[in-house]
Amino acid sequence: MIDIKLIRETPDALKQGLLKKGKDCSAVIDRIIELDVQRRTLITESETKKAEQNKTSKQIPQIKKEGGDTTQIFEQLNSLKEQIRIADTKLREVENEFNELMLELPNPPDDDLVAGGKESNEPLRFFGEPHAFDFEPKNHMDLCNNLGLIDYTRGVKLAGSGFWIYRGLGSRLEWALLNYFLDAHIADGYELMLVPHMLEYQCGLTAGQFPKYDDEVYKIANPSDDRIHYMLPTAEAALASIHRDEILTEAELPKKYVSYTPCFRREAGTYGADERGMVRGHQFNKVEMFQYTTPEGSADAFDELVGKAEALVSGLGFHFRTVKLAAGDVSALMARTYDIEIQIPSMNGYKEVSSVSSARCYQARRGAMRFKRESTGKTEFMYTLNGSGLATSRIMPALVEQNQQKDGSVVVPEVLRKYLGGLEIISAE
RNA sequence: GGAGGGUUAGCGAAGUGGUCAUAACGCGGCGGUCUUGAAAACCGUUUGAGGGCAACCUCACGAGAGUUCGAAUCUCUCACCCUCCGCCA
Repeated sequence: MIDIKLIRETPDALKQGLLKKGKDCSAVIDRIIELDVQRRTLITESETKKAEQNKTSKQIPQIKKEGGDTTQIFEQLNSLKEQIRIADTKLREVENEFNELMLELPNPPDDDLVAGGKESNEPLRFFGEPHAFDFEPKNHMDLCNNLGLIDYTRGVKLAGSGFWIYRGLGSRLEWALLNYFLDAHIADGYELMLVPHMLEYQCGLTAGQFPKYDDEVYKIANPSDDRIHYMLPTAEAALASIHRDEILTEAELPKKYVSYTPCFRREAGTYGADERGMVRGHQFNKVEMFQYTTPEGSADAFDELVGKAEALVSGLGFHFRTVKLAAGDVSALMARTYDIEIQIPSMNGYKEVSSVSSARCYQARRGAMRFKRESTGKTEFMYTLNGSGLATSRIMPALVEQNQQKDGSVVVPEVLRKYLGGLEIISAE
């Protein structure tokens, strides 16, 4: 949610910013400004009448005590009551539309982002060298099948297309990755949070999936219960609500959280043969980093999160690049995003393994997450940032493909061996 | 699933239709007096949201709806917490 003051005072700059994301919100912004004027007029009208009502009402006990006549005063109050009812009804209508539009207005991009979509993304830096093979490499599906790491066929039997089963050593390799990630974050002072995997609507509203971008999530409705839960599409949805409706002290910031959860996504539509296997499934494992900061602390936090994600990928020995997303490729909820991308030899180009974003105060406003600034004693909105650190579903394919040898075996990255009893090579029995 | 009890400021708690919600009272926090310093004592202070240039006004007693000129207080629905019973990994 964007500060209404910003919309009121600099609507044109805001429109330009959103245009960089490829979103023309002029009509919505103009309507919001119109509703804001109506809203404030109605509030003043209603509150003036309420003040009069309160004041008049207070005279009643006194008049009764003195045995006076209250007929006239009741008439006056009845008329006031009706006027207030009419004003409040109108106000509610205006506010409903106002709030709806406010919630769907995207987060404007940071000033330094270039306009345009994916094609305008700017690689900032590269690490290591692309992997070269002196034999014909296999793709990760074949490798994982042959080595007995993943059972795609039975995964589909259990839950349909887009699901798989990690089995045996595959499960242990997956668990090793997650442990490697979590150990690094814990060493960096992040608090490990194991959160519910089903969330209530308000979490999605705060994080930003709802009301507009809800076609990606699985919803769970029960016949005996009006409430709908949804399967979290990322731990961010949970972490972004931890301090909802809270006012923290300035000294408590930054709050640094890390969480492991499966992530559930509908991924409606098809993505072609390029993204087979576990690259785009309905359920995948992800370790998510999340920070609550002061406004002035958010830039450093962003760099920290990017650095942490980079360290994890390079720790595994992968060549990768860090890409600054153009405004149009940043999600509607975020102000800036850097992606870390690796190569999966069987696929074209680079694939995202981590996405680090700053929401500025967009999520904090949606969820009323504030802190009290010591110097002024005033409450301000916190800034929120998140980043994957990391998702395994892109790392695992890259790992087996890049580390495969001519005989179909796979070398285990050094950093994972301690989680696998020292195992160095995974080979078919 | 059943039966009771509860939800009021940072915490505990009073208030059962108006003249105490700018929330009694107690604890805690902060500031001060006193003191070499501290403790004790005493004095003061201590929620958030919204509207207004301002004076100031409005709202919030778990949430929502209703009754009423007026609701913390009466009615209804829901959420959450506690106790007991049942079921259960």
